[in-house]
Amino acid sequence: MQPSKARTRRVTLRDVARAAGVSINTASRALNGKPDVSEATRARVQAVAAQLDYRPNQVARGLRQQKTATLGVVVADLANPFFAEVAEGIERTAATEGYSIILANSEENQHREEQAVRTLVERQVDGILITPTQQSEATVRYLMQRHVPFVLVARYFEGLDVPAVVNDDREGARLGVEHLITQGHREILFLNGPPYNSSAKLRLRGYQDALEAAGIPFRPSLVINTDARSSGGYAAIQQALASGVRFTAVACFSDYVSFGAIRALRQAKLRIPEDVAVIGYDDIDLAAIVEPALTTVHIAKTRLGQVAAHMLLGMIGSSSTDQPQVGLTVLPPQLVIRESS
Amino acid sequence: MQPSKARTRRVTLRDVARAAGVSINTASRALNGKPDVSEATRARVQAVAAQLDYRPNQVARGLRQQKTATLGVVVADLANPFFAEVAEGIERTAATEGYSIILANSEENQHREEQAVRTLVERQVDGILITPTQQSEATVRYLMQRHVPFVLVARYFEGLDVPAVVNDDREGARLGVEHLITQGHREILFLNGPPYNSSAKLRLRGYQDALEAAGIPFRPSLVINTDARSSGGYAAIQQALASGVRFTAVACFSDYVSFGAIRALRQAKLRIPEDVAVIGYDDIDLAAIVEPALTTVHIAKTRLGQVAAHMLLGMIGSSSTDQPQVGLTVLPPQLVIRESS
DNA sequence: TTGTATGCGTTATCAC
DNA sequence: GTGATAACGCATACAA
Repeated sequence: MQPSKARTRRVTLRDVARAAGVSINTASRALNGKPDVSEATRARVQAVAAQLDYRPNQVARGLRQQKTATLGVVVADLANPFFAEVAEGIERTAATEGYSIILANSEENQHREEQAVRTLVERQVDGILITPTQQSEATVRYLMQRHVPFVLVARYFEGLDVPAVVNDDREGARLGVEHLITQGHREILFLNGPPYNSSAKLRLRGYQDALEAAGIPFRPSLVINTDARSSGGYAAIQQALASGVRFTAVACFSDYVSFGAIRALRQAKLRIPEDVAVIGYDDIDLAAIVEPALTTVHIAKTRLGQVAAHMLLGMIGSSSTDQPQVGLTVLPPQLVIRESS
Repeated sequence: MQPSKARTRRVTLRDVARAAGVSINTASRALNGKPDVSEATRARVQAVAAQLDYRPNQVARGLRQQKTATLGVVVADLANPFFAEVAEGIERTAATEGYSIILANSEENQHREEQAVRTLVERQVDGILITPTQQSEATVRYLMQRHVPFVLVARYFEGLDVPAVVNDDREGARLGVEHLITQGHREILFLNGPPYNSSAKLRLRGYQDALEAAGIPFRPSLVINTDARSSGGYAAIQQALASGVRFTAVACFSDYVSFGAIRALRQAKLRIPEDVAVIGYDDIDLAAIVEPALTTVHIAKTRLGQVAAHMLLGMIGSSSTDQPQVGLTVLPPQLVIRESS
């Protein structure tokens, strides 16, 4: 008996083949369910493989097949439940379809995003899903130039004809503001996100749409750009209060911004919704739990990820030449009225 | 001029070598900063590589080097901000150290967890980080038997001597309950997590520790196991109220459970903290934002992930034989008193 | 200093 | 139905 190695070598296809008394080729065909292998040998090989607890080396397979069954995912902010849920949706459909995901977090930083994408390309992912920071179009152009299949999630570039799955931001914002107007509000503060963000741009339009439909003139002084964080909402309300602008309602870029806004409003002894109505956007699960429960625009976050992943897998599957005709998929938002408005 | 292919082949090291007029070997050495290559050729090769926009194929490299620079991560619930933040910490240090992460979500399902781990092993990850569901020890045993470096995060198995990075759950719970007692509470409801969860077990002990230190007898009727979700907290409070048990404070397994509990208490017209004090656990960022701001036990979530990742990288780096002597790292929790108590 | 040859583990192309 | 053999892209032991 040989002295056992401290670290036993992994069992390879060669080991299985040898133990089963067949060629390595036959072993491969047997295990992969390929035709032209007798049931007898197939069964024998499978038995041996199971007994040896053989696991195919996906790295070798990936190299050989020029296909890794891996999707690259770069999200803008993993700590934000919105993106975490999107990622969850992506992961779920990927797993269901036999794909793994390599996840990167850009932290809303353009440089990190570009770096992440380069890494993913080096790792030969079959496709990439990305919620772009949108501080530049560099990432998208790089991917197109490299002919790497990709789809944008939650955000997209208006000028570029690239595959994307988004929420109907304009309609969602319009819905929310319309609701506020229906409640009798005419002076509606809008705490928006960063101006380069496509959702922010579109939600601003939705805000304007709703005003226009009600014959309320648009006043730029009522919109404040924030960094889309709760601290941004908090600061924006303080700023608004200090500046003396009058408002009876505030529509926010996200639930997070809402939470910050609500906190600032309360510190100013304003009651919600009696003194000021507040609506958010996203409908993260905490929105329904906090007090007052937040009126907000629901986005099917998990679904967003699932649909995007399916779209990407479709692009990968159809081995035809570059097909940019996949286009934009828009998911409908949904207003959910709770207690804050 | 040739008709251009719809999809141009990727540029390989061979292409670079050819264009630079050197052997593929020299090209490799030049680009990888290996010694024994003249500065002249190195510069030339690098220039050619840059001009061709050469990207090394990490799959091929991984196969050759028996090392993928990839970490497998399986979290229990990606949609839960706690795990999302842990994952964020892992991703950040991995990226910093030149590693990518393959992320899987077990959704607290033992079967999915085992499946995920098998996939990760097949993909030749260099190590695995996992927040185990703990419904069985199968995963850990599998990893040990396979000699795959791994470390447990946030949860661990008391009987097993495996590397893990956790929060000091017992001390954290003790701290929180002690605080409640200091405020004069003696009838403290404890909404705990599932009984197989190591954090739940330890926090129960912490709860008991605090009671004992104050000379308050432990009453099993005051502890209710929940599924650790907000709906679980909500239901638990309703149950407690219906059963008629008296309590003036409630300590919760997590902030999520707290939120559900608070909602149920408010529906019963109980004021917080005047009628009932509430404390949570985790200190997710929303805890500071909601009204009333939640008193809770802070866990350095991102740090948890970072420390665990570093530990794993250390295990991978030290190419010594299996070293199970790495052991347990315990991070100190911190009580943060806000408005709900 | 540089080139040649081999192999990582697998699948695919061909004979047999 | 089965088995050699090549190739995927790269890194390395060794020869030159």
